[in-house]
Amino acid sequence: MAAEIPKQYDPAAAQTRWYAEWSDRGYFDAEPNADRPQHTIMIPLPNVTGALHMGHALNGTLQDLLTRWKRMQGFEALWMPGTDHAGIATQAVVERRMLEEEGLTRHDVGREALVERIWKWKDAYEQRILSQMKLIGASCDWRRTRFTLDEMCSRAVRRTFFRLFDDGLIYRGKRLVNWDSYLQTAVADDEVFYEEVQGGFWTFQYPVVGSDEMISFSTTRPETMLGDTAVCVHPSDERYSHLVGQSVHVPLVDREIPIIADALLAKMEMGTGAVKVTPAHDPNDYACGLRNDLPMINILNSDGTINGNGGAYAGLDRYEARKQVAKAMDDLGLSGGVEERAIDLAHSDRSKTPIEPYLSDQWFVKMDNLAQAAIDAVEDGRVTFYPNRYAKTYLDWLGEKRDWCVSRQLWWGHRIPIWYCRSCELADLEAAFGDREDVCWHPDQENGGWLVCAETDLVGDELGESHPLVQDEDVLDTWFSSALWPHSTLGWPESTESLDYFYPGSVLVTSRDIITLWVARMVLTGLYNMGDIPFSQVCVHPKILDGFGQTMSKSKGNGVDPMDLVDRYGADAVRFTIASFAGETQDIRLPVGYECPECGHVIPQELKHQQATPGGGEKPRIECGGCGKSWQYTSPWYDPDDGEPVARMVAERFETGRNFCNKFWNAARFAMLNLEGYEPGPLPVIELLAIEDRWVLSRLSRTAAQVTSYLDRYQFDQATRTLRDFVWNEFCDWYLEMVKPRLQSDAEETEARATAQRVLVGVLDSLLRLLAPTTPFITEELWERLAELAPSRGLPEPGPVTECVMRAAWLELPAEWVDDALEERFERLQEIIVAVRNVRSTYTIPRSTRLSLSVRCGPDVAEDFEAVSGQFLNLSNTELTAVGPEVSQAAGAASFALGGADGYIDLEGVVDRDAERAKHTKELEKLTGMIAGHEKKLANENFVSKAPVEVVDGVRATLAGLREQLERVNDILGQLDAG
RNA sequence: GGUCCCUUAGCUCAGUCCGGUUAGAGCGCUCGGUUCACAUCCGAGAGGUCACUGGUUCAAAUCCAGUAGGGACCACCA
Repeated sequence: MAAEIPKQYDPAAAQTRWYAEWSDRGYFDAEPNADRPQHTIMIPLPNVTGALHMGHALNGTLQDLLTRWKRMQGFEALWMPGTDHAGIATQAVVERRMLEEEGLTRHDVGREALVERIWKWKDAYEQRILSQMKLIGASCDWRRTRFTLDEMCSRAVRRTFFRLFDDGLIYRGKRLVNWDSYLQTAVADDEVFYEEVQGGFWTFQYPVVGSDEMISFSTTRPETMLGDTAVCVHPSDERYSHLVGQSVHVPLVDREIPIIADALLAKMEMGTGAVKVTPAHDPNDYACGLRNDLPMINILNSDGTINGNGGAYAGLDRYEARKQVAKAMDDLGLSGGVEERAIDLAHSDRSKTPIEPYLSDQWFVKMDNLAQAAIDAVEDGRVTFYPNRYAKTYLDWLGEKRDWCVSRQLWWGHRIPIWYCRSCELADLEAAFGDREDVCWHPDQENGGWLVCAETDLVGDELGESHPLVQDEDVLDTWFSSALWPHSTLGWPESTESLDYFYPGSVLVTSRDIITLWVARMVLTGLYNMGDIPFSQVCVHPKILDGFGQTMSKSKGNGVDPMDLVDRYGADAVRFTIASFAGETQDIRLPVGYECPECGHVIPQELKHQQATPGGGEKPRIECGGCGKSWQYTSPWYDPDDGEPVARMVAERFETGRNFCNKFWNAARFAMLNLEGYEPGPLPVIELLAIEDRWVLSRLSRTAAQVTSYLDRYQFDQATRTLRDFVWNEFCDWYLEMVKPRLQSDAEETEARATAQRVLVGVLDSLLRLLAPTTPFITEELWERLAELAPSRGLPEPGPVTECVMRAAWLELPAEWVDDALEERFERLQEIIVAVRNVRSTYTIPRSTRLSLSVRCGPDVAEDFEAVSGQFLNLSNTELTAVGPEVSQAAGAASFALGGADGYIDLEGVVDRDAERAKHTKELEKLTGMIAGHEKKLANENFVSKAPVEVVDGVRATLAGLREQLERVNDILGQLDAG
């Protein structure tokens, strides 16, 4: 029974219970259904590298909100879940742990064993990630959960690669890549970060052949001299023009190399104006090498040691070689010294070790036509971005049409389905594979023989023992498989019912940093494989920053665990707050603090708290500004010691959501405590309803329409704000207060009570529906309780309701319920009530003291006030004693002037005349100023002639109102002086 | 270097696209409240040269240009 409704909502219990309930009933599942339109969202697949963070919580909340909303609107709504194998990241994490815990490298354990270990890691983290999503209420169709390395996704990867290869869109090329010699893999440009390190800046000389002259140049990497193939100067540099075309001698490797002129590489004003050229180990030199047809000498092994081309230095680590090369040059008298410098050095984001530019064999996808198709899709509006400006990011990036390097020197990932056959002839291939559609081949331009691509693994001896087939060692870029996500998860390349029904999807919800890497590539592969876009809208949401405006990241130590927040504030509160963050422009600052375990004081986080690490010694502590004691605290860098009290992280912004949930819970509780005898039935015609009923229905109708329209445009912040304002400031603060007398009236007023109950139940039911997508647990809990008291309900007509609010229909109310004129009348009533409360507050008159109010106003307004005189008593314990044009101020009254009415409250003996006079004088000054402003405006001929008529009329009307108000204030002051 | 975003109350943010009331909210702050839904609450209040400088306009927080500060993405960094 309703009386048992607790005063506080218990999030944990509701979350556990309802999540299981929905799931058991199959409410999350989506199936092709010809009777309904589909709505499809593909999750931006989290990496299996670790647990979810705030960004995921935001991203997930928005997708869940949309999915639940669309379900209620009658769509067959699919939210497709899954995770990404995240090649480099995951392999790096597992390798690092293996090294730390067992001292083993991947070469010690071998490919198979390493991959097996990574699978175990994946299983553990995938579970963790999925269960975290469930804790925030994610209503994914879990039966369809996919992983980029699973059977279904792998098949799509194979087919795509095969098609691209067959179409001649995949080629093998030498490229200078960012080489991570620790992980021994190429690293994408976007996986590189720059960090200043101290290093040397050497100056050396090369002797010009057949002359006494020397050419000086500088370098930060002396060891690359071993691979120099030219010295370059600017063509118009007169210092060197006589030398161009001659050669210099590279001493340590005994090589003669030309002196060339290249305006793009050499800059006269930099250093000596001459620069060494190492095409195999520097991006600019590489470009220069191509332009000038220079040899490219690779001097490095993949582990960062010097290779055979380094002569005497072969086998040395590059840093050791650097020292020795510098010393050798010095010994030869060819060194001009070294200076210490801070050097901005490229580092691998994954291993945090320095990057070497390295010439290696890679696989590429030609982007030309593929990119153009993806550009067209956005330019012609088949795919639209919210907010629209992000289309530019997408178009600019695709416009470069840079070929996509898809190979990675890793073991964790989709192995490249290419087999090399060095020795066989075309006839051998035709004999073995001529009847197979899943095998194709192109000549290997570079090394001779053939490149064979196959959709299913070749065993190696299919061409006979004399022609072994050897598979490429590398795996594909992670983004290759995630690019296929929207169609691979639905079964492509099979033609499945799901694919047919759910593709193309509806909206992709993501943050801006992967618009290029992921969004663009999904569009591109969707068009290539499916001949259609993967989704028609892209919703780009903000990023969550810490309290100092920095992006959150593990390395900064400023992450916030969303699960801590769910524990503390409840999933609904977290969802509601997060949704209220998600606007179109700003990133979100999330200042956090640590709660003192003793006094409860919240200690604001400072930068030093993020960075403090134990470093093997004492664990860092935080000092409480309240009680002065210090504590260990929540930190990514250490686990607090057993038994130590911990200052736990709190984020006060989430109290907004928690307080809202509590408020709504209690509003519903109040409603349900007052439903005794509720009978469903149609409402009287709207004109016969009480003013507060008409008003609340007008406001509700407006609110519902606004929320729908905001969600349509992905303006989650506006939608939640609108809901909060209506629930708190209108439904609770005014409607519930006004309806109390009718609900609690005695027996002879059953009619009034019955109507009040019907409106109340209708509004509550409506709010449950409107809030269900955002705060699913609390609304479900209340929906169930309401069903016991009011099984038949709803607006505009009552009827039986669904078992769960999750399955209820989204709210749509008659537009004609919105009544501007009535809302305006109601506002006047509110103003008077506020003014009376103000007087009460000014004179600290207790609520229990009844006041007498007389109002001087026009006859039409008077009629309104008389009709609601009961509400003056109800809302402010004030009796409306006189109302109309003839009312005048009694002596010793507190008074106030509103637009259309003056109020007088008899306070003989209490009122402070000086205070009253001061208040009204201040008011008078303000009004005088405003009137002067408006008069000036109207006196300006330009304004009157050029501004639109309605604006001018508006100013005139306002001025008239202000003058009237001024007159009232003057009256009041006059009477104060007279009395 | 290119592109984009931000700068409004002590804090976190709306409002800017589409110029036109007295620029709003939440938190915090001050004052007052044990009203039978809610102290995670109720009532009242204080608090803002809308970053700066110019321009356009009858009119600028809003449009334009520039400056300063913060952030993101892309490119580059012998």
